[in-house]
Amino acid sequence: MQSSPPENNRTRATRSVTLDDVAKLAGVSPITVSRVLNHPDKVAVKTLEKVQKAIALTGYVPNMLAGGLASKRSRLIAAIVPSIANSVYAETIKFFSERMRDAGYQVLLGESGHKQEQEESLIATILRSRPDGIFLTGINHSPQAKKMLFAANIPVVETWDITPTPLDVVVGFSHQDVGRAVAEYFVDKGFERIGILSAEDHRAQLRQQSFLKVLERKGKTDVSISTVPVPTSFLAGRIGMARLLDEGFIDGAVFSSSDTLAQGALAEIQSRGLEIPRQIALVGFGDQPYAAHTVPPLTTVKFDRALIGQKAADALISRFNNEKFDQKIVDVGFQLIERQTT
Amino acid sequence: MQSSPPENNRTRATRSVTLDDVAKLAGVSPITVSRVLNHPDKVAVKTLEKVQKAIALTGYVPNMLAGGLASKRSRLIAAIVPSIANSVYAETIKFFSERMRDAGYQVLLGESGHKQEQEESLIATILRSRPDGIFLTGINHSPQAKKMLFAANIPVVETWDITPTPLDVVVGFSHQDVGRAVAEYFVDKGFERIGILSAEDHRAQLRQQSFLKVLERKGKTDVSISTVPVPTSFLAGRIGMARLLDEGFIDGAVFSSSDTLAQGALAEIQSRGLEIPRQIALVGFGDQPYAAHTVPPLTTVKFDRALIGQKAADALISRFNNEKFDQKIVDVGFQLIERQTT
DNA sequence: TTGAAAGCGATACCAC
DNA sequence: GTGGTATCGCTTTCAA
Repeated sequence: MQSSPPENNRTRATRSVTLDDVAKLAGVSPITVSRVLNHPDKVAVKTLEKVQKAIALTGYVPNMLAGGLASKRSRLIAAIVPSIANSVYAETIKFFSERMRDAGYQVLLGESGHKQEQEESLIATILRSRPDGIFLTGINHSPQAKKMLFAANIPVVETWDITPTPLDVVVGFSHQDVGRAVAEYFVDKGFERIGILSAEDHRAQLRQQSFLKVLERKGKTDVSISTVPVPTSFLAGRIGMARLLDEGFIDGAVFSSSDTLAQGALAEIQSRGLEIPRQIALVGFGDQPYAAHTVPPLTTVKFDRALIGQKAADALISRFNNEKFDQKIVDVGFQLIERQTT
Repeated sequence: MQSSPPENNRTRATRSVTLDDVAKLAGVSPITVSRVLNHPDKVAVKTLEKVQKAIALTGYVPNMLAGGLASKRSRLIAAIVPSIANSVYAETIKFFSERMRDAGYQVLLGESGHKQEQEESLIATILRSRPDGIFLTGINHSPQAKKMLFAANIPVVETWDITPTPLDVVVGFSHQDVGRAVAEYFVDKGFERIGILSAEDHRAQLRQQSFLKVLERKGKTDVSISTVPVPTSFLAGRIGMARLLDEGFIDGAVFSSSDTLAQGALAEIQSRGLEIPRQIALVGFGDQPYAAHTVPPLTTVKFDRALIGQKAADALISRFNNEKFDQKIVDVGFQLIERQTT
């Protein structure tokens, strides 16, 4: 940007060292240095060593902006989640970016705040960086967002839900099925009173709807519902559960929309001296066990959030490698796990 | 969901539209379009409108790679955290990136896994994207990492800790002070038995050391310590607390190294029918309240994680704007909050 | 196996 | 206020 002092003691070069500098020092052409970096197998071993020495000597750091501009491959991946502070999404991103990083890609993160319009403007912004692919949460996007994604002409992977008509690839599972499964489980177990502790989250609402529909069909219509705002927290779980309990819900089964909420609910129930699961049964949603050997067990809907991240990464990577990837719909499934009572 | 129909005539451009295309359509030079985008105030209103119409018409998306290469400002910010799945770091990043985004920057995220060597290689990789600034967690970095950061010649903000000798700017608070404060609080309260529930986290260890040092000075040497591995979880808190309880720690005060662990510990204590805080007192670390109105209160070390993210962003932004930013050390402090007993 | 030349898509600098 | 020209640092294509 500016080269003020005479410099040239080599240290503190104002202008950072470029591929040309390395080439000069190694006595080869720039393109050869580029090959050493990107296709080392296409370079003679002697040349390779010479160049690598020069790279080490100069402390050369490749400029991906220049590389990306020339090659039209930025090696950047965009990832958009509703909330980074939500551990469920955070962990998915963790596994996703680990795998992408191993494949040579860096992750550009964006937060949509569960809002479609915010997602849209985020997509507009993030596409300026010319990502090679994009990771989206959910399957609901604004028409304008879809248009931009289509125009960008890059692989898109939608996650956390499932649809027969993905934009490109989708990795997730059916939230309707989850709601149904839990409802049937409750009915099977013969619980009299049934409650819901749920976040104002789109997918949580999906589960809740199908949950209620099944119960209704079975003739159970008086379900106590306690809704808490996003982002969820341990405290929100306590408060939400307290609301149910205060309303006279002193025995029965509660379907919680997340592990975090269930953990808070657990604390609230215990603090009142109620027994789990004898008096209050709790079904969580996530893949965290909450109970150590010494405590009452809980039933939970388990899914593998690591798998979602990894499969999503795999889908993108295989496209970048031009491998035939014909599986456009990846259902990672879920399990209803009944923790055994000690 | 699907926009299969032919749509406009213009869609599906193989080559994406460039600044030149917009310029041609608007009948101006490319540089004028660039000005419309970056310095709209330096363009005549009539020209502005003409160009903006052309931009809308073409669906032009600026190429930041090209822009960054030419201007040497990538508008990318690198952020490295030990663990994205840890809600404490995730929330800091949330606030950090929100503010950076508002200022026109996008965040490139990396995870060091609490390992210095991993941080080093991450820095090496991420610097290839030529970020305009970098957000680091902690103040301990390998010599090689420091060298690279110095060579990159960009603003660096270290966070979550404090030091008189930051690489550039540091935003955080003293973990030694936290350990001391809690130890003194315990002594003041006259607790007989004292325990620690701590993660294998660098900063948690810092707090623990000074905590122990103070207690030792006061003559308290038999402190029960339960250490759990990272990443921490609700379950880890339960298990770690169970270990303490099983060892006969049935009354006294426990200093937990995080809110998450404390939440798990709380559940474990309650599940055994022990009373909080009468029998077991618990001090957490974080800024989450765990207790609703209906439950026993806890004492906690509170700090503002939002503030850390925001101040870090402010530090970087003010440097980009060449504002004089002489405060190299930003201590956001902490508070020991005693939740009142109902 | 290696290299020369021609961009990639934008911005900086300096005229007009 | 607006435009020409020269890069920015790298990769692509095609020769040698």
